[in-house]
This record gives sequence, C-alpha cells and structure tokens, in this order.
Amino acid sequence: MLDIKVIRENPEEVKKALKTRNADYDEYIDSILEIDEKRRKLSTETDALKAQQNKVTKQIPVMKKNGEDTTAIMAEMKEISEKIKADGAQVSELEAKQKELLLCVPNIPSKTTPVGKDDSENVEIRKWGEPTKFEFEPLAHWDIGKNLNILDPETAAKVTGARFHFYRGLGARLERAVINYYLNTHTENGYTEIFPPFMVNRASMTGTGQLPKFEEDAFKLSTNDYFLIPTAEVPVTNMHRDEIIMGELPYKYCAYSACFRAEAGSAGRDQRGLIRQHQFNKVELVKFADPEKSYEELESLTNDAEKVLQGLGLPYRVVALSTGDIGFSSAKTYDIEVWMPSYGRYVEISSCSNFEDYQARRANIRFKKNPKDKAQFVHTLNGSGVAIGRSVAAILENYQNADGSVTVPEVLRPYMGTDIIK
RNA sequence: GGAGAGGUGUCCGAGUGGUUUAAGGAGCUGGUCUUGAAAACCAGUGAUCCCGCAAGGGACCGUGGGUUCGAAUCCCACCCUCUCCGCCA
Repeated sequence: MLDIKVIRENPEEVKKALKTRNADYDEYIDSILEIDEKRRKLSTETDALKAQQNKVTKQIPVMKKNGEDTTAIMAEMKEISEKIKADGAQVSELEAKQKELLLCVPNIPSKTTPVGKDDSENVEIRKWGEPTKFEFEPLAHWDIGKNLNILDPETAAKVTGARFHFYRGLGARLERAVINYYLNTHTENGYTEIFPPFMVNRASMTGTGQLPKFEEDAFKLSTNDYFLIPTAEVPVTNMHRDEIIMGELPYKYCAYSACFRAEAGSAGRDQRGLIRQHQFNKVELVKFADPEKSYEELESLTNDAEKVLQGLGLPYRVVALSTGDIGFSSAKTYDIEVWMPSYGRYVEISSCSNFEDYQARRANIRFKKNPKDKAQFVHTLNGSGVAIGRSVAAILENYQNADGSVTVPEVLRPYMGTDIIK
C-alpha cells in the first residue's frame, strides 16, 4: 500500500511513476484524493462534535448530583449524538472506500528498476556458467522422467487433475534431496528455518498483496475463509504482521512449503513437465530489513539464492525485471533464470524482490532501532531459494547422459545415496 | 463437534452505566541518599492511530454492530486462547 501522505503531496509524480508499469492508475489516484479530502473534512467536523459531547456528558452527572434538571440538555445531546452517528458512519464508509482503492494500487518501482514495457525489456545483469552442450540429442525432463519411471503426470491426472505430478522412487527422493540441500545451505548462511502453515487467512493474503486484486489466482477453501498459500512468502512475512520488531535487523528466514496456484490465464502454457503446476515445492527466503539497507539486502538475498544453483552446477543468469514486468507489490525484482535445454533458453527459477515498505504498510510491520524512537515501517524482501520442481527439471535435463541415465550432482549424493539415476 | 472459563496499557492485574484523562503493582527512565552498587524514597513513563504549523482535539479495553445524553462495563454476532469431553494422525 502506498502512503496516502505521499499521494497527497506528490500526486503527479506518483501517477507518472505508476505509468512506467505500462498501466494507468490516474483514475484511482484521483478518486483516492477526492475521497481523502471529503474524509478529512468530515472527520474533523465529527471530532469537534465529539469534543462537545464529551464535555457536556461530563457535566450531566454533576448537574444530577446538584439536583438540577437535565431533560433539556439531554434532548439537545440526543440530536448531537445522532449527528455524530450519521457522520461517523459516513466517515467509516469513506475510510473503507479509500483503503479499498489504495489496496488496488501497485507499488512504485524503484528508481533503479529499468524502465520498460514488458519482459522483452528486462536487463541481463550477469551470467554464471554456459548453456550445457550435449554430444547427443538431449531429452526434455518429462521424457527423461517417463523413461526412468520417476515422474508420473498421467496417474496424477486420474487421481487429481491436470497440472499435478506423482514422483516415484528416486524421483521422489531427488525432490526431497533438493529441498534438504537448499534448506541446509540457507541455514548455514544465517537464515532461520521456518516450517509454515500451508493455509492462511484473508488478512495475511491482503498483507502481502495477493488480495484483493488477485483472488482468482488463489485456491480458496469452501469450508473457511482460508486460502492455500501460493508461496511461503505469505505465511512467513505475515508472522510479524501488526508487530513492532525491537531486535537487530535484518531478520532472515528460509522456509520450505508446497505452493498452490490456480494458474488462471495460463491455459496452454507449459503444458508438459514440472514447469507450471497447481502444486509445487519451493524453498523461500524472506528478510525484514532496515529501510536504509534494503537494497544491499536485496543483492545479498539474490546472491544467497544463486549459491544453491552454483552448488548444483546449473548454468543460470540474473536479470533485472523492467518496470512493465515487476510484480504488483515489488519495487525492484531480480529473476534468476536457469538454463533449460528443452526450452533452449533460460527459464525463471527464482524471483527476488524488494517490496520496500509496501507490504509492511499493508501488513503493519514496523520496527524501532532504539526503544525511544518512533516506530517505522520495515522493508520486506523475499526470493525463491529456489523453486524445487523447476530445479529437478533442470537437474534431469542438464545432467542427462546418452544412455538415458541422469548423473546426480555431487552435492546431492549424500542425500540421494547414489550417484546416478537409471 | 459438545460443555465451561477467559481476552484490559510493555507485563501482571482491578474495574458490571457517569470527574476512568483505566486503580494498584512490576518493569523502564531520571533524581535523592551512597566511595560505588543494592535497598529505600521522590518524580516521570501508552511500542497505537487520525486531524492540525502549533496549541489542541478525536479514536483506541479481542473484532464488528446495537442500546444510551454517556459503554471497558448492558445486548447481538463473530474471532482467538485455555480446560474437560468426543473424534482423529
């Protein structure tokens, strides 16, 4: 959520900045300002009436004690009371409307986010390794998975539906090995491991920005007002919702979770394999940072995510998303893209973002450097560290051999109990 | 799911319609005393939000409604915590 004071003071700059997202929020901003003015005027008037009410209300018991007649004054107060009630209801209505609109306006991109209309104008920052070369015709991971009998989407289609997978044998073990390797690496790098709930309430989904605008992307329970989490970012960031953090920042968390996405609007895309599933595993990194240091923290968070890919020896590149491609709540995002031979290109495997105070304001997460300071909003950051299903796909494809077997990357061997899947 | 108890400030905790701008205690900050510290004593102390340059005003006792001139207190709904029972991994 943007700061209403910033919008009030610099409406044109805000509008201009939002336009770089290749979208127009002028109408939202204008309505917000219009409501804001009405709201403040009415609220000030109502407060004055309340002040009068408070004053008179205190006199009534004194008058009664002195045996004076209070009928007239009480009748008068009845009128004021009714006006307060009516105006108060209107103020609440305006507040709700203003908040609703504010929740639908995305974050302002950072000055360092490259301006561009969409993903075609993302900027490559660095590359690690080289695209894998094969002396044979490499297979896609869905074919490798089928041949080795370790991935089974057909049975999942019967048992559940499209965009789900069964993993079998060493396939299941590989998934588990990758999760453990990632979590162990991150905890060694100072992240506190969290195992979060996989369902969250509406307030949490609103806090991180999934709601109210993107409800159709989420799986919603019919028995409760709960949602299946689209990422561990949601429960982990919301751990500190409505809190004032007193300790040293940053707080660094890593969390494994299953992630659930409706993938509304992705019909036909990435139909085969592990790339786009309704349920997938992910290890997520989340930071709560001092605003002065959040951009340094974004760099180190991205580096921490890269480390696990380096450990696996998977070629990747880092791109800075352009203003037209960054997510709704983000001010700046780096995507890490892994080399996927079947796609013949780099494919997103991690998205590392600085949300600045956008989520913190929505979720009311503040901190104090010193106990006497005024509480201020933290900056929140998160990044995949990294997606598990896509990692497994990349491992199968990049480590495949001519005979159809797959070499297990060295760092995973202790977890796999074997150096080859065949 | 059933029955019961509860949710008050940083913490503990009092408070069932009116000077409650929430008692009292703890903690914290400052002071007195002391060589220093502890203890004692004195004073201060809302991790909140809104309007305002300020003075000041308003809101806030789990959440949302209602009754009333006036609600922490009464009424309704909901959420959460705890205990017992049932069910369950």
